[in-house]
Amino acid sequence: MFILNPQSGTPIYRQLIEQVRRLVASGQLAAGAELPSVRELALEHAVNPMTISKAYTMLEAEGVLERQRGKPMTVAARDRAQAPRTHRLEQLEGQLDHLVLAARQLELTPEDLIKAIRRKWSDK
Amino acid sequence: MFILNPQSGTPIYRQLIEQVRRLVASGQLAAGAELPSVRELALEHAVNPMTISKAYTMLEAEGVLERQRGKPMTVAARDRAQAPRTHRLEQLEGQLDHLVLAARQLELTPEDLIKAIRRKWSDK
Amino acid sequence: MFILNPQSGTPIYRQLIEQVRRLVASGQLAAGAELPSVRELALEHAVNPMTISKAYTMLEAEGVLERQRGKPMTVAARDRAQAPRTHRLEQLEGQLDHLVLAARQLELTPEDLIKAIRRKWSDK
Amino acid sequence: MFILNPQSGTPIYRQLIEQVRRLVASGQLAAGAELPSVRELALEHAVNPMTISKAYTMLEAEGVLERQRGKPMTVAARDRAQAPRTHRLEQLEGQLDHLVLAARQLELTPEDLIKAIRRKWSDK
DNA sequence: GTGGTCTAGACCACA
DNA sequence: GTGGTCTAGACCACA
Repeated sequence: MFILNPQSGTPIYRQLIEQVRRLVASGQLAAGAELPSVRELALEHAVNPMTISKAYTMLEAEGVLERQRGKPMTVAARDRAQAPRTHRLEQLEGQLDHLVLAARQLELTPEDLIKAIRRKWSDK
Repeated sequence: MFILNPQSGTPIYRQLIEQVRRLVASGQLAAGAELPSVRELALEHAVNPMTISKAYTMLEAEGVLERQRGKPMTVAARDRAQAPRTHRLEQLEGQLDHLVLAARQLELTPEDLIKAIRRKWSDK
Repeated sequence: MFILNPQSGTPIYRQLIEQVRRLVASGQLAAGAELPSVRELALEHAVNPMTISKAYTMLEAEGVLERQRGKPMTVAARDRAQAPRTHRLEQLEGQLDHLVLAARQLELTPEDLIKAIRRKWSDK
Repeated sequence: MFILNPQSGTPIYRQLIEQVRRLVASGQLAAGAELPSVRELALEHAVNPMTISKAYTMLEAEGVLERQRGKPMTVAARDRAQAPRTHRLEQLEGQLDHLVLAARQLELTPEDLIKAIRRKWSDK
């Protein structure tokens, strides 16, 4: 369900947060949907439970998830439907800015980027 | 010459390393070219000299820069010309992987990304 | 575990780097072995933590050590076993070249060196 | 006459000092012998004259060389003959200590070192 | 508990 | 003028 990579530069809890946010924004995790338990996820990805727990807690504080005693965490009701396309794109702003800066400094063209993106998209 | 943002999540010295690497790979910093002195850069960006120094030291260890005592650091000879396009693109692999994963999870299309990239490219 | 001498011409962090490299090459520090924490080493040798940290960081960049956040640094997996004798000897090339040059200029004989080495070896 | 390597870790002026000291100790540079001029050496090794000059000045302070106005520097009279073997060996103490420590940490044997030395000796 | 980043500032080595 | 090393100390991020 989630792709967590402890080697990657970005902290594990942050990877998890981002992914939940995105799946919720896209509606793949609909309002009310249940998330895997802390323990489950921790085991599956061989990660410290505290790391998962931290991500869940922050997502709760953010209003993305809801916690009900004794039950699994669920996607909060307020995020009921798929967010509009432009709003979803905004989540990539930072990444895109960084990418374009890097590509320019490498003297690549927009077409280089576009080809690379198409390739990667069809690959997976 | 360099764009350093202390606010951005990534450490300053790492931003500098990345940018030097890219300018060298693209040939904008040619072999033998002198880099600004540690103090100069530190002043210009209101950053501690050690932060700049750390970046330079790591770039030397990596073989991108060369140190001659008492003189400014220079671009190492082995990186003489512009690296081939594919090699330059490789430096963006990680970023591109991450971007595509994020876009998929947001249920965006490749076209959404491409439009965004073209827009950002012409903006700056 | 390590012998650090602040008086010796060579910088402390460099002494540490060399020793770790050698203990790893010889297998005395096996793959996965944990290194003492930065603070521990710093205290033990009455040195600033940043000095130790610098060495660890460079050893990580070099691929000798691995960092897992929140945990002690470990010997990287790729250096799993004792390096072959010839490869270990290569680490002394520079020193040996220098020694032989010096001895020749002093008009000493190889036998002078050999006697001195045997003596020092049994001494310690 | 001298072997100066700007890439080597050790500073150039120090390399020069060591070599002069050794050639004097061995008698290859006898009392009264003239040294090449600063300018000459600097040109020959493509080195800053100040670097050579610094070495000469320190050797003078040390009493190894003598400076006479308008004439080339000469080997001081007090070092008239070849120093006794043990005294010459002492100049290698530091190097030998370091070598033996390194070899031990690499789990090499004295025989490994000795073979390597014999090989290097006959090579050049 | 682990290590990382950064600052301010001293002092050194080299050319 | 160049860069290198080290300290003392603050604050952060992660597990």
